[in-house]
Amino acid sequence: MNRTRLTVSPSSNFRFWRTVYSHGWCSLPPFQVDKENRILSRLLELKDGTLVHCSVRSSESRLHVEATSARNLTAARRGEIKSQWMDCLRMNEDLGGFYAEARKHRQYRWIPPTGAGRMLRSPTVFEDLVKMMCTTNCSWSLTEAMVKNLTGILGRTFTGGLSSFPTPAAIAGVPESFIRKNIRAGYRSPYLLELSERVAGGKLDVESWRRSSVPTVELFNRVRSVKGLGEYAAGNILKLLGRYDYLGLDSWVRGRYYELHRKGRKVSDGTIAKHYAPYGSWRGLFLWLEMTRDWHDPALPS
DNA sequence: GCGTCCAGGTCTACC
DNA sequence: GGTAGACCTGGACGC
Repeated sequence: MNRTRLTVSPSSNFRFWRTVYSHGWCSLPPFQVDKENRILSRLLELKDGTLVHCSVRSSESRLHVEATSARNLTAARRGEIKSQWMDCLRMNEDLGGFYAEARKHRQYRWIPPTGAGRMLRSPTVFEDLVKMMCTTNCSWSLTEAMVKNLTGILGRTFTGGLSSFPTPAAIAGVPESFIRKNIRAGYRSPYLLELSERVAGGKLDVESWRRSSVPTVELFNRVRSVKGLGEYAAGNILKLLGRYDYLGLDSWVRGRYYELHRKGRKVSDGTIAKHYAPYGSWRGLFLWLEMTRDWHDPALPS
């Protein structure tokens, strides 16, 4: 095994642990989280197929990546490892405009000092799409089971029983019945298969969506064109693409909103939409941070 | 252990 | 454009 240690210097308002715990992604394989020692780890697959296990932690305003691979970690590979982590942790995303907007509203002035706002994402858009599909219409424990099965059964294996997230070709290479029976994806199986086949066959370039400059509504429609990704899923995928115009409401978020704003009384989605409309293109992020405010205790170091 | 009910988004057919 | 029903799984519950 070849080991190396890489150091990344993020921007001043970057908060490692708040990004790791921004939503549930850190607990879905191949991500693994060590809460006690504040370490995020996962298996990365580089463009040339090299598998690299990484453990990331933060100290003295820097990120330290411990990388292990069966192949030699050349300068090019080390560069790609850094680049993938910067992308996952949204380190190049400028939230200055968001924090400026937050300071204008008394109820959101708590946000800028916490450094909250960056949402952890996967190395690839494809992985985010598959995982988001696995969050629809089921409990979180079932989402975890489906993603664990996908990774463990269709991913590439590494030492220590670790597996990578499966490629589009790996999922496209098995029949729908296999996904139903072994991944336990149920009626989502044909949707997972169709997405994987389109991406693997080059008919759908989802990776370009992170760099796309098309209007958000058009990007939303492109995500919605994937069968199995409806209003909720597409809205939340957009957040992982750096667009925050959609709310991405699910039953948990609705419940939190009812508690926080209506003393538990139900209201329509339209009412929720009206509430956040004044916050313009940042409304989806304001909504999410407001619903998860108790996840971000300002007293904690980040 | 078994059967029943329910929660959880999306799609499709129908009005 | 709005709505009802089907899709599938796991968990809770009663027996």
